[in-house]
Amino acid sequence: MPGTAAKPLRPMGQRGSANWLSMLEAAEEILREEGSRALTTRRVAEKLGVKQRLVYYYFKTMDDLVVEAFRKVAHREIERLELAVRSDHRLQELWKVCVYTLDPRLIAEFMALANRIEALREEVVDFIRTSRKLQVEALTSALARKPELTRIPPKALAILGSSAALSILRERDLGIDLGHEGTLAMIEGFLASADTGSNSM
Amino acid sequence: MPGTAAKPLRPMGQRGSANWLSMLEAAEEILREEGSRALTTRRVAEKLGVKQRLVYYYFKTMDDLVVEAFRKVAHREIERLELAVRSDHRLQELWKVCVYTLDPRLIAEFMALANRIEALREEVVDFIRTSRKLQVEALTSALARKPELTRIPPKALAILGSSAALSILRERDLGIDLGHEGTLAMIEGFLASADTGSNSM
DNA sequence: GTCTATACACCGATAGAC
DNA sequence: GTCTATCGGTGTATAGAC
Repeated sequence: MPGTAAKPLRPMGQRGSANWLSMLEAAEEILREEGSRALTTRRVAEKLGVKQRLVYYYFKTMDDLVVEAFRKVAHREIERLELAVRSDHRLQELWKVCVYTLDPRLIAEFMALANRIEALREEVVDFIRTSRKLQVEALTSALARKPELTRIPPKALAILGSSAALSILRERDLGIDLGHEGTLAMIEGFLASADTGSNSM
Repeated sequence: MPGTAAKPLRPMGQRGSANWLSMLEAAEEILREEGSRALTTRRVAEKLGVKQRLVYYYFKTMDDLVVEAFRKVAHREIERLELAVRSDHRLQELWKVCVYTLDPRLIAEFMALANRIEALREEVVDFIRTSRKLQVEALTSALARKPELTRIPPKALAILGSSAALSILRERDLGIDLGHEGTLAMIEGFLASADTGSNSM
């Protein structure tokens, strides 16, 4: 039957099934807590109490698993950002997401892996584009209401803010505190005054 | 003879010897170009045209090699920063080092490894402290001459600047450009006016 | 859908000859 | 100082039974 879709030589587990999902979760946890060197099919299986072979039933390769794990993390993050944007005090809520919920270790692992896994690189690019867009939009509308706050353009503010958040998170994780408090106070003060006079008021 | 220093059970190659150094260089190159998964004693040896066993003659463990490789990179970087500080246009030269000579891939690899190798974490902390100190000093003296430029404290400026540089480098490497030009122009304009009126003038 | 079993490459690290 | 040789362990990925 030429019209019939060709069956894959090897049947695979369903995307989105319970096992598929818990493998993503296990991968994320291993990456976060033990690093990319420990992220192996054997370790994932062990964590779930199944045999290694099963991982290959749900994912064609190890890289596929990594990419899907990132997609899940990124999706969760974008949802958080969108929730923040819909709130009153959009800028302050966006900031909270960047500086209080992200995990710098997990980010570092994915960043390093993105250098070697092309499909992951593409996902990371998508994620940065989407989150940046949300931030720029929120900043643009806030500054439209209060243009006297700064002459720095929203795009630049978004880069400055998100990169500072990442660095502070990272340094905090390393055990350093070199002017974090003052910087956080300054940024949060700016965002508070930018949020004042928003839709809700 | 109780006064004699105990010989190590296994003699080791001299720190700083030619072979020792070229192993560090090979490690850096592998890390930069192939990632931490490819950084193995075998790969280092292959790159140098020697046998794997020799790597263990110069380094007790693989982690030691990684830490020493970072120390070398960090030392080179600090030298660049110190050179920049001694120049006219200190701030602009410091900025150039951060945004035009660093390799975001290499940084990403070391950052991820620092999560798992305690000795590396300590070296990274030292590096951040030292480089931040140089930046803060340069910013402080520039703003002492031109306090009207900004009310943002030097410590915060240093965090904003170095983290923005890292993010822009990273995104550029990923193939993104979302407002980089404008941000770079703004920062470089600020640094140029801060440098004007320095010792040299 | 989950398993046993396995192929084959590579890893870090060591023993000991020359 | 550099080598050959090797140990025990782990990696990805596959074959095929149930």
